[in-house]
Amino acid sequence: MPELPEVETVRQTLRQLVLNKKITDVTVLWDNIIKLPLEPEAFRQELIGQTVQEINRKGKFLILEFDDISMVSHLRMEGKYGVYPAAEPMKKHTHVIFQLDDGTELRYNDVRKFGTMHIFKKGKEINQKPLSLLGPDPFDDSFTADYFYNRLQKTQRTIKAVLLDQSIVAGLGNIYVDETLFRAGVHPERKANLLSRKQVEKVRQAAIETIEEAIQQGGTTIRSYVNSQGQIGMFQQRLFVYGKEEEPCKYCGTPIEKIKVSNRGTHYCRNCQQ
DNA sequence: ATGGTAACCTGCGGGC
DNA sequence: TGCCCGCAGGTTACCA
Repeated sequence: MPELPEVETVRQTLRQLVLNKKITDVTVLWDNIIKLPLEPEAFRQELIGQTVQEINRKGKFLILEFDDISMVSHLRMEGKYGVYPAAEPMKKHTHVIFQLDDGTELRYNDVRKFGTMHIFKKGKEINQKPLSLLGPDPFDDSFTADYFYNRLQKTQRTIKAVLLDQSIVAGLGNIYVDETLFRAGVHPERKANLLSRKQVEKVRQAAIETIEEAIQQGGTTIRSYVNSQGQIGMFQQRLFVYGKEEEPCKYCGTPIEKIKVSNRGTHYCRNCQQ
């Protein structure tokens, strides 16, 4: 489900709900979500007694910072966090429960069970997988025109494949890649190394602008995304191509087309994007 | 180096 | 109504 803007919105809402609360117990109902430590019981023991100090984000990962440890959490397609009174009945797809010291519970819900959680000693998470594999976020100072152009020069993959590659720029997924390329006027199947310096800069600016605008709108809700307070996003009102196949392009009226690129459903305007 | 495919899972909508 | 297929906001492993 979530790409950078949705994860950022979750971060902001979740922060209000759990900051300074202490974990008194943890229940893991689906073991495969826990990646580190390998044993769910060890994961539980690491967390008991820890207080939430801060919640950060890098790319599509949430980073829950405790006293001595950090928990790195990826929501993949359908993961959601919510805070509920302990007495509230469990939903169907709740897989990890963090009991808090004020009588509430932080619950992780994930229909497809794709999400992941890793625990590291505090401060070590940034140098280890999975965070160590990430490139800069789009609005980071290090995502410069030179950096991006040089990375694109090194590959013959399509620009869509490159924008989906989290090691080059972190946080864009299928929706924001399609929207970015529309705004930049670049065809998703163009080879990255054949784009002009000017086009690369247009793509970079479009990525930054799209992601920042989407954060401001609280993310995009297509099917199921809600933040940690159960609210939907508003950016779907500003989509130009994603999910718009056969609808007229908002700029030129040409029907939006849907093709496969990099094995992902890809939406674009054949007139506006060359 | 890159592309295709399957895998990890569940649910939904369309076609028959 | 029921069944089968393809599809879904992600990522990784493996095989051409």
